[in-house]
Amino acid sequence: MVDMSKVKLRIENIVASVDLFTQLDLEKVIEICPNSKYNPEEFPGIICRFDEPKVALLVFSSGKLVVTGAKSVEDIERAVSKLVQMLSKIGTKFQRAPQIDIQNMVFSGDIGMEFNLDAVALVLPNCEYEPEQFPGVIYRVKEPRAVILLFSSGKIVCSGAKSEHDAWEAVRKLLRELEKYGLIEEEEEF
Amino acid sequence: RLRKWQSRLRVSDAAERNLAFALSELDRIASQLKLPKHVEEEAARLYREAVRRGLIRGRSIESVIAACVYAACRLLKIPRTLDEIADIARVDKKEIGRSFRFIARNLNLTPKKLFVKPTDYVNKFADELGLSEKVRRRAIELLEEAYNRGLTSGKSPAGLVAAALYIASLLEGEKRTQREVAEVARVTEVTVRNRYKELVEKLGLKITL
DNA sequence: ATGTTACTTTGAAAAGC
DNA sequence: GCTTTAAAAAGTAACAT
Repeated sequence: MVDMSKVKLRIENIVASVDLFTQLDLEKVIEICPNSKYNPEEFPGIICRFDEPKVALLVFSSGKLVVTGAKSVEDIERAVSKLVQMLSKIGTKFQRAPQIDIQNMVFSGDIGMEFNLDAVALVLPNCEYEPEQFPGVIYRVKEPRAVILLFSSGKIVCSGAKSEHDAWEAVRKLLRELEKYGLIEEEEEF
Repeated sequence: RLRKWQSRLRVSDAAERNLAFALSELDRIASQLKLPKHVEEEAARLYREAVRRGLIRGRSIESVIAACVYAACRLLKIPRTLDEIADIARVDKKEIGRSFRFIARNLNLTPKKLFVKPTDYVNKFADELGLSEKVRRRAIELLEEAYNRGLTSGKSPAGLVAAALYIASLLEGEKRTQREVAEVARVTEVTVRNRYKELVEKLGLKITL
């Protein structure tokens, strides 16, 4: 079994798509969003930021949203409720509850051990490592679908997962591969 | 049927025109970089394969050709920085880098196949700096020492080689400035300085100059 | 010569070009 | 494909002091 006891993962960002099932008049919506930006010429949605919960929302006329920057699913739910309340005051009618879909979760973490990335890239299948362009090894996990950036410090970034469980599963698979190719032993040569 | 025939001709015409354009672009880049013939041929082979596998979709012919040139250099161990290629290709470094990573992934160009020994970069940069064999040997020793101490992972190979050559040039009395070394390695002076500081500090080098 | 800020990489959705 | 959002990792770059 892979030793995951020293592995740490911390949520950094959650991206969700939301459907309010109601058409929106963006010209009216901008009025009620304090710090918002709307330039249909460059981007079709209103860019709105909330301080509590601290998230950024992209609001579209179709009534669909994209919520980013959240640290928890609850933050997203609170942000959506907050926007729904604001829209209600403007007279928007809601036929049904908003549908929220988590699209992407980004985690930062630590495997708890340093790596010689040249050695890792040499034997780890399906990985990319171009230190001239980016300092980390890029490892794509098929199932669950996720991508892990592994740095020489042992710190990692996992993105593309749709749940915390999937992120842990992806990291577990990376560790299994690292172990399989003998990259887990403290091959740190001093 | 006639229409189908004509469209096929048109398609092959377009394909031939694109290939001709790509190969002329390759020729231009290869001659300007003074690349050996076999590197140009390898780049052409990679490009044809990329086209055959439909890897060009959504990418400019120029960025893919530049990426193939860079990949061929890496595969055949002919040291050339991405910056040098970006200088003459008319697409930016970022775009070439993306195309390079994309074709590398899809043509199974693994990190192992693409790995170019720092030694090759040492000789390339040393040639341009007019440094002796003694300095090169010293730089290579420094790089091996740094590698064994885990000081190179994740760092720019060009920056590491530049710093090693800078230090070796000082130690062997053939001083080159950080600026000169940074210029041939295509990194900034700050990068050379940072790598230099770390090597001197962690390898316990005493440079009294 | 430092210090700050900014950009590289990964992921996904939104509507429209 | 591009446009916009957010956030981390570690390295390098750009521009200021």
